[in-house]
Amino acid sequence: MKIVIARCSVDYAGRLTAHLPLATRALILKNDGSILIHSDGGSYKPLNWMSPPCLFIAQDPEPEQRELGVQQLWRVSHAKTADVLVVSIHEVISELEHDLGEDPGLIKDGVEAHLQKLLAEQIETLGEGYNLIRREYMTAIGPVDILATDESGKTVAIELKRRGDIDGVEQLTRYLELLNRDPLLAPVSGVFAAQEIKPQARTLAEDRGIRCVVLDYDAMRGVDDSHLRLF
Amino acid sequence: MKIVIARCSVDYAGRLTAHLPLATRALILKNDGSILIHSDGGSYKPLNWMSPPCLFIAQDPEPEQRELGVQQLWRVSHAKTADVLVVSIHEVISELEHDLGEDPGLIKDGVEAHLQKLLAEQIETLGEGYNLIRREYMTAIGPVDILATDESGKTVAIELKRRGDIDGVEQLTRYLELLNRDPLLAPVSGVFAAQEIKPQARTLAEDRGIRCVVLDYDAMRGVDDSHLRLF
DNA sequence: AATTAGATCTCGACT
DNA sequence: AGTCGAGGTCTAATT
Repeated sequence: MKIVIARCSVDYAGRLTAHLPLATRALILKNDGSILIHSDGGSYKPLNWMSPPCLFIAQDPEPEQRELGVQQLWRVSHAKTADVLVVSIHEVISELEHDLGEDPGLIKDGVEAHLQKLLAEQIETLGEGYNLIRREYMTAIGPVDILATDESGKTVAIELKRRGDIDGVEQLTRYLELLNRDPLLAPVSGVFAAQEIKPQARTLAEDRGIRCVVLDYDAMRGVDDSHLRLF
Repeated sequence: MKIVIARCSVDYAGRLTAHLPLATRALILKNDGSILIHSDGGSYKPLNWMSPPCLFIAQDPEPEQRELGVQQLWRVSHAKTADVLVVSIHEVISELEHDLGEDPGLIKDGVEAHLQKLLAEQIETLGEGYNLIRREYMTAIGPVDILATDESGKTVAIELKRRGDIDGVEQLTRYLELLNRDPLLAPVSGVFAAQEIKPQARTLAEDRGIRCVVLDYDAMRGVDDSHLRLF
């Protein structure tokens, strides 16, 4: 990896065209030829970048560019698409290079899969008399997150999201349509469960007779104490 | 901005918990207190990060951590949520610091808005006799991208996407349902236009009587010559 | 401030 | 290799 602090301007052409006017920025060159251009703010997304696989070439600036103050010209082109990024360097302020080697990678723990596991274990959260049939109940159009029975023994399809958006309601609606064609399961009702349900999604769901349930992840995790691991 | 190449391990706790084992990485500290942890590969997304607004504190390692080789301990905590990131530095290999100042920012040109503008101008791309009513035709559930009339004068609602997915078809379906309740417009037919239409989306659309049109952005841009600006 | 839809999305899982 | 769904999504525009 090579990091260069430089006064530069940048041009990108590909899915869109974009331009960065002359300013001081951090240029991060990874050893796969990819490049990130960061400013001293914003979030983790660079101002501009080129993803691998790509080819890095340092070109000689044309005389007219040299007159405009361009000292170095970097051309980074994508290996498969026609995307190209050109960095016009007017002044290198500082640089640093070091070979980092392979990274062992991130170890993640706990997201929607965890929520699904918790809800399956604590299915009575949805109401007394609820019983789990199974998680990831497979259908022709994909797996239903959780299939259960309610207090009267009727089948319930549960769609689980961290954030309940209109998409999730549409998805559950398609599952319900399909499941209700199965005489062994029908009638199947729907529960849309999420940590947060958007008003539009709630309106659409309730309009279609789908029950909305807001889940408290922390409380559910509190019931399950297997997460008690130190920091 | 300060950039440090260091052998370190990282722990994050927030929406999820994650751990990075000891390895050499690039640590990028922005002057708003935020931090990015990059390896020498992957795309622009860091292995781990903390977004602003956040607070950076360099702590003294506990004696037991010191025995394990921790020389510096950085604690970056989010100002609003309980998210926290801890970087345990075992060895600083190299560092670099420079104040970049404000960035003038990226100038973008041409995405879906551009595509919409082009299609509105070249509405006959959809067929002879097509006429534009208006772009962003407002309804109770949101704006229809383009409303037009076909060769027989019948109203057509056009949903535009860069990539035509099932969501877009659902969205157009909702618009069509609504528009067809308006006796002044009905009957309204639908056109799903995108640079690329996913097979599932096409199947669903055609099943609902919605016409699918694949747009050639480059060709449309070719007809419009206002883009002729040099690189 | 809150919400919504798009992104040069990225990333992983599965077919 | 393509497709699909989720993201600690991020980001900009609009309410």
